[in-house]
Amino acid sequence: MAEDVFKALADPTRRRILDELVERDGQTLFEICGRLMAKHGVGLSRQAISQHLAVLESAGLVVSRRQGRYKYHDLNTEPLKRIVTRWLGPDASESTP
Amino acid sequence: MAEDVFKALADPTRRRILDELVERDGQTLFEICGRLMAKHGVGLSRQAISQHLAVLESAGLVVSRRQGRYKYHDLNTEPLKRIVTRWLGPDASESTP
DNA sequence: TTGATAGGCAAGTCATCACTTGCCTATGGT
DNA sequence: ACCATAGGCAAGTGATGACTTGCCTATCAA
Repeated sequence: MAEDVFKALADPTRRRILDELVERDGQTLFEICGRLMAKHGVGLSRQAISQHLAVLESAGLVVSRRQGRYKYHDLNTEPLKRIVTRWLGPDASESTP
Repeated sequence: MAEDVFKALADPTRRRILDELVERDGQTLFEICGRLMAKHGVGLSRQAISQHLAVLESAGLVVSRRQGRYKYHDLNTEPLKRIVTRWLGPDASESTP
């Protein structure tokens, strides 16, 4: 849903998480926590970040793959491309290959 | 602020208002109320819409010009273009003239 | 000048959301 | 088998946000 995408993007911490994943894909929850704390001064609990990741995932902005006891998180920009065309027109989401 | 833009876009009614303005620029508050009601079945009070317009305006997504007792609202897509480049890259907001 | 139209201000309600705390499960190393 | 690591579940709290109601101001037409 586009609804979920907009709600997911409404929170600053979630946008920070997307920033983190754009810079380095496939991070675990603990890695994301560490980097948010170190680079952005975000002092939230592990659960807070976990819940944010859940919101991002159910919006389709993040895809996760489980491997052993680790869960890796990857960014998915497809939903982003779709929502912008709503007011900017179809040219607004093309990426030059 | 990008912060305000994302928060402004988080509400479904506000997105509907943008839809309305993209279709017909320069509407008054009462016009917007009427069209939201007629076309989208939005049954909100005048104040509710007025407050939404205030949010959109302080996010820079809507610009208003007063003329006599009327206040006309125009869409401004510039803030939209800026926020998308954050995760999609600079090509994502170009419009073909 | 009176009345109708277009809009604004302010307080109050109710729901949603972000975040925490405490406990539980599962995988891997030694 | 044990313990540390990686993550999940659920209830509770506090704050933010959407919406309403009531009243007030300003512009225009008769």
